[in-house]
Amino acid sequence: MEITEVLKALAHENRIRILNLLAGSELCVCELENIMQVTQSNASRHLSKLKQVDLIKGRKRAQWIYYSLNQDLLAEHKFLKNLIEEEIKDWSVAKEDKLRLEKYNASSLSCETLPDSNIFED
Amino acid sequence: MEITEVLKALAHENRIRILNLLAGSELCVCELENIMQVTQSNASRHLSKLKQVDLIKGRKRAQWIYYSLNQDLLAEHKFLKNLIEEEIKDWSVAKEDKLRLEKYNASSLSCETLPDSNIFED
DNA sequence: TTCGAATATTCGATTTTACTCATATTCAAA
DNA sequence: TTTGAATATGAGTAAAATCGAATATTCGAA
Repeated sequence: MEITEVLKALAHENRIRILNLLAGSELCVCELENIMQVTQSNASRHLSKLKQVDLIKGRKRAQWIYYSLNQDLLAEHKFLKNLIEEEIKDWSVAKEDKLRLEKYNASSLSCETLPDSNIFED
Repeated sequence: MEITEVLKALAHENRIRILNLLAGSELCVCELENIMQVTQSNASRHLSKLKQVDLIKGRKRAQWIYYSLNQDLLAEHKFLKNLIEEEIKDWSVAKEDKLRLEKYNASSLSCETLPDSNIFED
């Protein structure tokens, strides 16, 4: 792990938002896209940056790719674990994302049934 | 503290090098400039970014400004403390800087007597 | 096999960040 | 109160990061 490369990967709001969301459970691109309310290309791009430095990993399942935190890296580098599990969650943007994630989880939707349109009113 | 602003401030090699050097002791700009072997303007600019987000503070003393880590911020945010005190030090660039800092400390030079030229042979 | 859905990637445009050089500021000492 | 040293900052340019739209790829299901 090249420390400055990892720190650069952390230096973007959307990537921090992704790490925050993945801290709870694995999610596929279309779910992140909907919850974060960004374009598909935007979500995919930022995921790719996080994957480049091994912060996350992807598991292919049918046509979906489920992303999750790379717990091995977090275990090796406590500052990452602490940042993701303790620091980010107090951030207002992260809280809003978590709220939308909860709404999504409470709904009957899954990544198989997500519509193209925004599933949130706001 | 806006988390993404701090993370952006951390996303540059020279700024991480500065934090590493300041982890041991306070240093003035001309000392950092010499040890890191960068231009005066470069050192000053990166210091300014770190100061903007409160990672460091400056203490004016005659015509020198001594910079040091803002320990209050590190105490509030453990990931910062851990990053600076535990993670960075294993990084090769940081080790080389620390070696030059030791050489400088072992020398009879101080920021009052530093020459303009590079004080290191390499 | 073809079709459609999910994801990744290319492209060109735009924005942000970093760098150097030169100049401004600040302060102590002469 | 002028001079010189330390530091900060402005202007212009170069480099890097980001973006959306369009296209490519991949894979399951029809």
